[in-house]
Amino acid sequence: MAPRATAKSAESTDKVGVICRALRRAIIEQALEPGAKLPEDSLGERFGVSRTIARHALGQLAAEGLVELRRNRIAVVATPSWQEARDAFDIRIELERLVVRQLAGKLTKAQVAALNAHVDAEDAARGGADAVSIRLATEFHILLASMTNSPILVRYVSEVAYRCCLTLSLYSRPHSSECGVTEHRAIIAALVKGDEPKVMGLMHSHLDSVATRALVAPAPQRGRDLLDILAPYAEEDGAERVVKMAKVVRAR
Amino acid sequence: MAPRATAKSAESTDKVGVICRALRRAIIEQALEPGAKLPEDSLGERFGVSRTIARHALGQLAAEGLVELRRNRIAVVATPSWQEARDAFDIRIELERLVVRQLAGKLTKAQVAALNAHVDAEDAARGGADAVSIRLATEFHILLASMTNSPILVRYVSEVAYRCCLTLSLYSRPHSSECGVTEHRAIIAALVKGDEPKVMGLMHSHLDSVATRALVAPAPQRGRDLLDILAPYAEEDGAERVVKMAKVVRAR
DNA sequence: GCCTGCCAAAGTGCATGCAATTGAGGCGCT
DNA sequence: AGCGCCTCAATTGCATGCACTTTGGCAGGC
Repeated sequence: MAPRATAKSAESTDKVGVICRALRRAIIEQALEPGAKLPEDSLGERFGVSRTIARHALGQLAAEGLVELRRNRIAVVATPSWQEARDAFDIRIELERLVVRQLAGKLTKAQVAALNAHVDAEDAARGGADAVSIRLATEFHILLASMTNSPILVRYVSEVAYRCCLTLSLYSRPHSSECGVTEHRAIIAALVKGDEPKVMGLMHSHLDSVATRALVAPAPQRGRDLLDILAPYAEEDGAERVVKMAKVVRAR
Repeated sequence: MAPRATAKSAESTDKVGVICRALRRAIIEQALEPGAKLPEDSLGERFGVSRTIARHALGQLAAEGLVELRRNRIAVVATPSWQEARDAFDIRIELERLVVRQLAGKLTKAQVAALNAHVDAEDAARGGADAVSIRLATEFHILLASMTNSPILVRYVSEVAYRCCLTLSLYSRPHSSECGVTEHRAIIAALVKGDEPKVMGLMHSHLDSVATRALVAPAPQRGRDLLDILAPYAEEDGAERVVKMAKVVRAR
């Protein structure tokens, strides 16, 4: 089912897609912090491809706003300003309200099950690594968006969610990002009940609280070596897509 | 003066950016219809660059949803399904409501002047080529978005506006796309007055009417030779860019 | 006459090579 | 010691080359 016939724009080119996904995950899990350098050769070497491909991947990620490309300079993970972060959250709120509006009362049993399974995974991950919690929380929203069957909406929600996630690295204090498993469950419940205004309100306040909890203070961190960081992301592991990830918790 | 401070993500790489802009314009003016083939060599030859660059540009445009990239196949201008078109308009409505909400009552005199000037241009173009009218109408919305000074919002509105423009080629009949100069003027007026609810309503109904006027019937057209079509777009011509227009502005 | 299978031409996927630019460290001058 | 210049390694920008895939046309068989 749901054969995502929609060829994921450029991404299907495989090698490029692999690198994009890996980097996205590394960024979302805050293994790559904002400002981290991404030299083309290192990337190529790490993923076993030529600079051409690494370069292309960086181009894609730059188009998504996850990395910054300055001419003749090494690419770096994007460092959104505080204002940009705020803007991103504003846009995200509108988009996700659109998502739940389209979804309210229209979820199939299978979809509800998938959502619950995902939240269960989030719950299970609470003891484990912070990075995993954050990733799962973000992926919950993407999973939700993917249920609208609107590729464009999925793309935009994903992008903006990643960007928001990126800002968490910058402006949020370590453990303040408990993206409320409870709130996710409440949203699912309201969606099932089909109470459109309520679910829109819930989503709004959920994201708003995440935003305000997150956007408090700068928390500078420097670090480490790119190659080491990327090691665990180098091979395209089993966790195919968001939907599947729900079941693999992979705490560490 | 050259250094366009806004490092437009990947686009600033010049050569790639030139091709992207040219193709976007060709698409928006319906010189390149949905489904038109875009072979890397022809593109490279036409713009005087190697396939590598043309390829990279196609990647960027694919990320924006303007072209479709199938593995080992010639890239083509995207052909959104009717449903995708509808989705795009829905998203666009939400985003542009956000724009005017942020802008209501906050426009500077210079900004208002710029908007009026643009609408005047739209008016003047009504006698001329259809393509120009369509482009100007779209650029009005982008100009508006650029006044929010939120790069992310600008990017998304631009993208989705281009996509909507693309669907007009497919599903709209020849002259049904008079994007209402009158409506644009009304929006400006309401923005100046600062009547937030009203301007949001205006924008909503404006876009909604464009959408319903547009999404009626398929209008197949086939066509011509790529190289001929692209000829007038090959050189980065005088008609500056939307982004430049925004420069007059500055709020927040 | 129409369908089928094969082959050349066209086009993409990717790596490599070379020129140009950057930035960092060393050296001399004050 | 501090400051500026200069040189060189690191890195990007881009083109070209080769292998592989698709395409479309042609020939031969049904």
